[in-house]
Amino acid sequence: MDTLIERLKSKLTEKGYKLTTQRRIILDVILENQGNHLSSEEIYDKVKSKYPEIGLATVYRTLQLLEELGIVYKVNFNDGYNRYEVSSSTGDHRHHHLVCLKCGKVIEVKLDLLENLENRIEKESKFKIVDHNVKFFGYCEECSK
Amino acid sequence: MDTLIERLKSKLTEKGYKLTTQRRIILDVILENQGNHLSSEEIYDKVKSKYPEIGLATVYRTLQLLEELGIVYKVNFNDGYNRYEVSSSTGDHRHHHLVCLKCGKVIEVKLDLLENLENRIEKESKFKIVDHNVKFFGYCEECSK
DNA sequence: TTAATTGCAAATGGTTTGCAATATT
DNA sequence: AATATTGCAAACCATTTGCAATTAA
Repeated sequence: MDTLIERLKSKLTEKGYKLTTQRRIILDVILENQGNHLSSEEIYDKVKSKYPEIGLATVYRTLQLLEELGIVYKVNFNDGYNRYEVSSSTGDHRHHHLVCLKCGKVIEVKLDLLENLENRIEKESKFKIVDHNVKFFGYCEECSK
Repeated sequence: MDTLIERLKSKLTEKGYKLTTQRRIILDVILENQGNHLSSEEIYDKVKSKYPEIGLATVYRTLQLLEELGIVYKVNFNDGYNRYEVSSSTGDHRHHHLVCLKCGKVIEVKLDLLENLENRIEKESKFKIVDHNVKFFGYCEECSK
């Protein structure tokens, strides 16, 4: 059984919210596209093919809700869209993004060398870190040729 | 003499653009507020008090131009505004942002422990890095009490 | 002189909101 | 049955654009 849907279900009832078909399908679409950083409208399009009656507003409202519940998190590539990604409960979304300045491609890198940095910042600035967002800008292999 | 205005001047003439009063004043305002990450409209308001005839569109156009010329760079705090900061020519805008999830305060940290990470990414992924953008989310000293 | 720039007002486009109808608990 | 949720259309709001008037080179 899909754990994330379970998690959605319990978080919703916990707060007196309801589990609707629309909410289920929106989460399904995000799950099926993990790592693709879909924008709100891309999610809308994909949901629409499974459930054509859905309204755009429902998608926006659901994405906000999923973020509020900690099921999903927002990724910003400065391209004018809100993008969403599953935020795994195990805290392993510690990956970084390489954004190509020429073709716009986004590559993911999973390295976790940031812990030293976090520790040092926490010590020096008395700031309690709970998440980070790291983007590197440059040129991908093809574009740097 | 202010080096940055000189830099603006030469970059403009180099590309056949003109140095107008409006452009000068907009850069002045950004310079006077270094480290404050002013949004486009905050910049507009401050410019307006020095030059009331200015139009909002001119501010937006100038900010785009300054970014294109590499004089200024965009900072995104996911709050719906474009924010701008002077990009020093010496490449020392290698600072990170600590964004407090409770009060929204943004603290700057100047540490440069990211070079190892950049080197490793460049090696492993064949991606040529030219800049980075790092944000840590958490709770500032007051809010974590 | 002449090409770039400005200010204004209107347009754009992603996101949000009000509301009556509908679905979940 | 009671309340949350939906879909639609209209509103929002930061940013962009068209254009005639103005200004720097």
